Amino acid sequence: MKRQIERMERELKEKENVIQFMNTEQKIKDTDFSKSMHVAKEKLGKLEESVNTLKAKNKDLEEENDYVRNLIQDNNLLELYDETSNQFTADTIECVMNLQNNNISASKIGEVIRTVCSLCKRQPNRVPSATTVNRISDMKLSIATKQVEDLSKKSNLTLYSDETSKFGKSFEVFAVTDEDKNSYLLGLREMNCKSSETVLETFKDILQDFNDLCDGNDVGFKVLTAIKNTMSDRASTEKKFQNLLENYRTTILTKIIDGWPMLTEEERAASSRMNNFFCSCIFLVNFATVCGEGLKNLNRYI
DNA sequence: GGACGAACGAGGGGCTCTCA
DNA sequence: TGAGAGCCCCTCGTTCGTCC
Repeated sequence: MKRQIERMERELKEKENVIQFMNTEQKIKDTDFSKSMHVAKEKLGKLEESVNTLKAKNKDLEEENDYVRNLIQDNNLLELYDETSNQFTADTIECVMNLQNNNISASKIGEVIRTVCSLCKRQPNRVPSATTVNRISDMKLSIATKQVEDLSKKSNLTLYSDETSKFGKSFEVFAVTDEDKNSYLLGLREMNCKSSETVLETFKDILQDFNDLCDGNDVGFKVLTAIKNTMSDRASTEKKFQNLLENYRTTILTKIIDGWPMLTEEERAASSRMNNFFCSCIFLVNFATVCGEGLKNLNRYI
């Protein structure tokens, strides 16, 4: 009986130990769970904060989107006509002039502007009629006439000329500068060939156009007589053209200058003399090109 | 009065078609 | 292939009306 009681006490003791161990384990698990819960709550808080930030950002972007949409709708109207001054804007007039230079009919220019505007999703507030376009053309002619007349009153002009070939065609451009370094483009013309005689004929055509433009006041010839210097590249045709130009200019001088027969030989020579300058920039360009190739080859052996 | 639009006609240049 | 006719389009000029 006593042994049986001792055995039962041992078993009870063991069970108590087991229960104590399990309690300890449970406490540990409860502590870990509590920690996990705390971490999870912190993460949830951060995620909620992040969601709120994204919601705020989304709201800002939606407002910005609405603002840009309204801005685009407001800018849909293209102001070509100034309602305040009751006239077309300077940009519009320049646009009309450029379209006219491309042989767009006066009656079609308004429709062309409208069509191009629709391509850009814009709506012009007004487009010029054919009459207005023709009036702008008159303005352009008046400005050109005034500029040529002003040019004819200047002296000591320098003529710049150069020839270029594009798409199998030859073109010659003429420009002058005055003593104040102001530049004036006289013309860019296509030529049948690039001989010096053709260049001179082309220049004569431009001068005659000036004469016609200014109602026969010999403005073109006056511009010619005001040219005292020439500048061009060293092309042989340019050199010969300058000689031909000097001779032609002398014949014009006899018609333009009053009392030419009364002048002395020295005075005539002084009036006829022209200073010919040649640009050597092409030499420097060629020199740079050759040097560049030479340096490239040198690099291969270093 | 200034700026613009509509309408018209004259003249010129370019393109197409026909014919020899 | 070249010349000529016809057509179309554009430029230029003019007049008159409208709007601000």
